[in-house]
Amino acid sequence: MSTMQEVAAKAGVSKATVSRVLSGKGYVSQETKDQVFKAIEEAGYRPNLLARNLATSKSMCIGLVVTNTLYNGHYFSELISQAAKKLDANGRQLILVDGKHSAEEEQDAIQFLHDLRCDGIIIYPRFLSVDEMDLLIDKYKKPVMVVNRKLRKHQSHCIYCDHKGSSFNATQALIERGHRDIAFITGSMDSPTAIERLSGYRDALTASGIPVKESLIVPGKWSPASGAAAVETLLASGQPFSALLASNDEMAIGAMKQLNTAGIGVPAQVSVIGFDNIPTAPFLIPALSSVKDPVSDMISEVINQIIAMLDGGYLSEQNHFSSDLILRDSVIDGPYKTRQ
Amino acid sequence: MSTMQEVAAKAGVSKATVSRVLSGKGYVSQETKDQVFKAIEEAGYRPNLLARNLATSKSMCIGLVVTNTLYNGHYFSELISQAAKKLDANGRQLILVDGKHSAEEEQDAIQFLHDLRCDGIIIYPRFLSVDEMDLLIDKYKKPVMVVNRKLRKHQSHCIYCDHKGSSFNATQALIERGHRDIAFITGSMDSPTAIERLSGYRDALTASGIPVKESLIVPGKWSPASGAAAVETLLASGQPFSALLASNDEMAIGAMKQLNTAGIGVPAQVSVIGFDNIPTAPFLIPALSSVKDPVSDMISEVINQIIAMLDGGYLSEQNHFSSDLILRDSVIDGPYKTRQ
DNA sequence: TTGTAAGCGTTATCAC
DNA sequence: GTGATAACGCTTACAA
Repeated sequence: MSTMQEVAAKAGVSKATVSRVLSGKGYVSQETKDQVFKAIEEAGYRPNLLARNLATSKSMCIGLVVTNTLYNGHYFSELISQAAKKLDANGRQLILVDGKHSAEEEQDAIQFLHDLRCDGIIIYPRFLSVDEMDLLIDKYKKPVMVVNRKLRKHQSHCIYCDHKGSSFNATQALIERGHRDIAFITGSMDSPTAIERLSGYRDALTASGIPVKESLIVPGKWSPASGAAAVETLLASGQPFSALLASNDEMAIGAMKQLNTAGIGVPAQVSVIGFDNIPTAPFLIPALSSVKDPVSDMISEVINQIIAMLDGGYLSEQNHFSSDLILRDSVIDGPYKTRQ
Repeated sequence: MSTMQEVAAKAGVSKATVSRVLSGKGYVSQETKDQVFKAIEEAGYRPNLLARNLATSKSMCIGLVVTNTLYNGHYFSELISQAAKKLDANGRQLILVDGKHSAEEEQDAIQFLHDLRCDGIIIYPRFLSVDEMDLLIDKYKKPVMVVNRKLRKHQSHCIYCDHKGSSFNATQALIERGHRDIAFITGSMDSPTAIERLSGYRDALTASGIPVKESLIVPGKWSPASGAAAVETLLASGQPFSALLASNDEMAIGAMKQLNTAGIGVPAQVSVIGFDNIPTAPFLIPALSSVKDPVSDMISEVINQIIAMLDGGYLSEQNHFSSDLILRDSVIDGPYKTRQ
């Protein structure tokens, strides 16, 4: 690999001049500029970014920590590709680091990005608690932003979605359509998102004066198979229900399959709503209603914030987003005769 | 940020000694080791990886270039997360760079990784031709591996899947079950994968002495919506068919929806097979058969190869994988009465 | 307008 | 065992 020194020699100038030509900073005569460009061309020169970053203590890279266990493929790919696209539009690169399977490993990933002198760090946490993250933000000088959690202390360092409110709305939509016996499939309960969605469901029922029946709440683990299993549990319990809210679309799909297997028509006998609005959902028969998680908007805003912190631009006040409830024909109007 | 120099001062030793302690190379007395570790602890010292990488001209990072337009969320996430996991297991980090929307931008992405002095580069190409990539491999000294293409010159620098053979097998499976009128939905025809899948279909028909009817081949663009549109085209043409091979699962799902909308039962009247085996597929009603793309195995093997080139380990001879045909109850046995 | 030289924070080769 | 010191390739005052 040819170095700046070699280019300088070829062009008959000093390193400093070559550096000036490349950075566009400082005065260089057109004549020498031409010579330098010619020399660069001839030498096939490429700047060594490690050296540049070391000298400037900047990297033009933003790190993203996310666990590879994020189940939903569509959600994950939207997160990553949106981040890459948006950063790229700002002349920066994305460095993706696996948060693996524990809070400690998530910490390590962040540490690594810091050691690499990334200009900023984005965390899509799976295991770290909000308090741990508040501490981390104190610890690091560089901008750190957290997606999908509401921090206690550093409110401007996080962007989150009101999962509880979204779930509340979805449940309420079912109630308004005449449903009273609404079953609920949870996500993995070690996930705050899962907890919030469940809690929105409970609150909506309570708000409408409908008692919460614990036997209508069954645990799932985000996967289609766990959604199917949940329906089996539900049917075995004998509790009647006319609607079903699943904590994500994948489980909703599994649940629908199981309902059909049991000879129960969707939506004729049970209305179903999921979360995340995966793109295959509208093509299922019958179409699945869904609550669309604003992951794209959130990651986009997080990057806006980081760039603002870095380049000193405008810092937005908005740090939370809400989800759109997309009702398709899997939800039909009441009055409802609850299926036995 | 504290530096190695500061740690050295605190411990009353020289930089060199601290470096030795950290790298574990060279002799250091237990006593000084302890002092150094204590100083590191006190200072909260963390090595600057930029400086280290510059000095060693190694980075322990592997770059991956992939376009954000890769439609299928599940496929994309499997690719990325498998790469991150596998590299991590080898003590290396993944750097993801967006290949964006053209061959030129894919080249830029590769150049960037090279400028960052990544130890190796993985390309999941979307726009670059095999010849361009053969040139790139000559150009760069560091290991470069290509996934999902068969290179002409550097055969050991690529890992690919026999899409044509997989498609041939899927088509043959339908023929063996008594189908003769098999429709085909293509992918975007600017993708080699799409071309190979179509060509496997054609060959299988020909091999069985069944004439290829061009009106049974309709274009799709990988998305569920395009699959649905393709079925409309197919039905409008009036050509009868008893089976349908879609170039991916997403289109197959869209196609099934459209068939059902038209009152055509799957599999009662039409057997359907897709590609990629997305996880929600087995939960669709009726279950979708699929050809599973070995993306995990391919990326895994690519990383093995890169590590072998780097650390001088064993280089495997296997550079192609085949796909498993997963037949579910969306394909039923003949003899078939072709639907009119 | 250009050159000199001192960093940036490591590693690695020598001596001692 | 340990300490100087020269790289690594670039940026950036400060001179000229």
